[in-house]
Amino acid sequence: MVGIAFSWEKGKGYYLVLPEDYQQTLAVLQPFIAFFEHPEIEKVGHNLKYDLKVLRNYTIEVKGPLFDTMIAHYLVNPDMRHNMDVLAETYLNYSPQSITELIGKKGKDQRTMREVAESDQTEYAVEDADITFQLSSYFQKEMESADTLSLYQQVELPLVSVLTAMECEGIRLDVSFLKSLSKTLTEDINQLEKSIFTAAEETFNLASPKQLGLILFEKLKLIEKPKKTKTGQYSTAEDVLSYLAKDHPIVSDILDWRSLQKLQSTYVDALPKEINPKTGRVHTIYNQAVAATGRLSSNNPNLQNIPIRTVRGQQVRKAFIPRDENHLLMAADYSQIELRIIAALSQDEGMVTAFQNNEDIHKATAAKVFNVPLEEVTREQRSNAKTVNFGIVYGVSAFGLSQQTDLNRTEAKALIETYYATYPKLRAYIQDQIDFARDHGYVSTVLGRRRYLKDINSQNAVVRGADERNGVNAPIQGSAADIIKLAMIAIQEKLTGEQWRSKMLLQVHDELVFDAHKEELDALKIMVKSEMENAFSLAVPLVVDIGVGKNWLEAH
DNA sequence: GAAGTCACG
DNA sequence: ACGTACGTGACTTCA
Repeated sequence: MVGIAFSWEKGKGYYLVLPEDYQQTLAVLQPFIAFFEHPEIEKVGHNLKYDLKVLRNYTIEVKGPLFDTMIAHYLVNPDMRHNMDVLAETYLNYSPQSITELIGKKGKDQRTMREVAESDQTEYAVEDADITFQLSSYFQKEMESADTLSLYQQVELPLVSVLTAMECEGIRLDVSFLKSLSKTLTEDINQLEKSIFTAAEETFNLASPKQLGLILFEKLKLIEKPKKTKTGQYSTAEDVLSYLAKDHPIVSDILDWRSLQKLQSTYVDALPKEINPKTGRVHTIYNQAVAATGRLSSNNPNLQNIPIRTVRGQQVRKAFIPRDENHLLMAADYSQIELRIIAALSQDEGMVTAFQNNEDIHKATAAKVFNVPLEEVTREQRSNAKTVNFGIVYGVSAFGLSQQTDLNRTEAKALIETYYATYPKLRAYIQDQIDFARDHGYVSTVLGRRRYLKDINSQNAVVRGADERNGVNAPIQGSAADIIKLAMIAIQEKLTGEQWRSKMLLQVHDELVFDAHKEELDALKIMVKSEMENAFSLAVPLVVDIGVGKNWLEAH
C-alpha cells in the first residue's frame, strides 16, 4: 500500500503517505484503526471489496456501514460499465486524471505508484476520493427513486463482506492428482493428433479453426455447403462438427481432441498456477457488478465453470479437496430454482402443484404434454420436456428447440404449443412481463432489482425480440441470484456469529460449497439447508440438495 | 484485441 | 424473408 486518500466534503481531500516498510506502515496506520473499525462511521469507496482485502493485509478489519459506488451504479444501471472515470464524466461532468498519464501504459515500462512524485500521487488519489464521495450522494438519490435502496442495503452491501471472507478463505487443490491427470491427457491428445493427421494426410495446427476449416471443407470436402462464421471463415464449432461426426471418424477425433485440449489448458495445467504460495490455496475473485441479471461472476481463476458434464471433465472436480483431514467438502444446491420461480411468479396451477408435490418436474411436464401416465414417460420424452422447460425461461423458438432436440421444426412448434396449453398461466406471465417492459422500460426481480430494456419498443424485430427474451429471462435468473445472495448473507452471519469452524468457500449460481468440519457436519447440513430453503418465501417450496465427500465431485 | 471456441449455471 | 435461447470467463490463433 502506497497511500490512502480521504474526502468527506465535496472538492476537498487529504492524502496519507505510507512508508515502504511493512512494520513502519502498521505504525503509521495505528491512529486510523479507530476510524476504520468504528461501528458507526460510514465508509464510502469504489469497489470496496478490494480495499477491504488490502486493509486486511495490514490487520485492519473494516467495520461500520459501507457505501460502494461501483455496486450502487450496478443497481442504477446494470448493463453499463462501472469504471469510476466514466461515472465521473457521465454524472459529474468531470474528467479525472487518467492512471495511464501517471504511470504509463501497461508493459515493462510502466511505473508503480510508489515511483510517482508524492505531489502527483496526492493530486491523483485525492481526486479519486473526492469523486467517489460526490458520486455516492448522487447514486443514493437514484436508488431511492428506483426503489432499489433496500436491495442495496440489505443484500448487495452485506454481501461485500461475505465475498471478501470467501475469497480470502480460498479452496485447496490436489496438485499431484492434477499432475498425473495432465500426463494421461497428454498421451491421449498425442494419440488423437496422430490419427487426425494421418486421416488428413498432412500436419497442421489443430488449434487453429481457420486451418482446420480449410482441411475439412476444402481438402476433404466433407459437405457441399459448409456453414460459415460471420467473418466468412468455415465454422468448425461444436454443433457443426457433431452433425458430421457420425459419418467421419476424423471429425469425432477432432471433437475429442478439442475437449481434452480444453480440459488440459484451461483447468488441469492452469489451476495449479493459481495457487497462492502464502496460503497454498486457490483464491478466486468474485465480481459483483458485471452480470446484468444480478448474478455473480468469478475470475482469476473462474471457479464457476469447473467441468462436470463429461466423465473426463469430472476428474477435474476431484482435484478440489477439503482443507485437511478434519474436514470434508459439502455442496448444497437449489433444485430447479429457476423453474420454481417461474411457477411461483406465474401462479400456474399445474406447475405449482407439481412442485408442491415435489414431483420430478421434467417427468411431470412430459406426462402432461405427451398425455401419458407418469410411469409411462420415456427417457426421450423426459429429455425433450426438460429441454422445453429450460428453453421457456430463455424464450426459445421452434427453430432453437429443434436444434437442441431430435425434433424437426414442425414437431418443435407443436411441442411448444402443447406446453403453453398445459401451463396456460406461463404464457400469460411471459406476456405480462413483456407488456410491463413496454410500458415502463424495465423489468424487475423479486427483490426489485431492475434491468432496463431500451430496445423493447424497437421497430427492428430482431433487437426487439432480444429485449423481449431478456424481459422474460432477467427476472427469473435475477430472482434466483437475489435468493442465493440472501442465503449467503444469512449463512455467513451464523458461521461467524456462532464461531463455526466450517467455512463457506464457493458460490456457483445455485450452489454453495463449504469446508465442513467433521464434528460440525450434521449441524451444518441442517443449518445450510434451512437457511437456503427459507431465504425467501415463494408460492412453491424451495428445495436444497446436500452432498458431502472427500472432493467436490463426491459432494454432488 | 478481435474472433472462434467451449467450460459452467 | 429473416433470424433464431439467457448469463458468464479463459484459452488459442491471427492480423
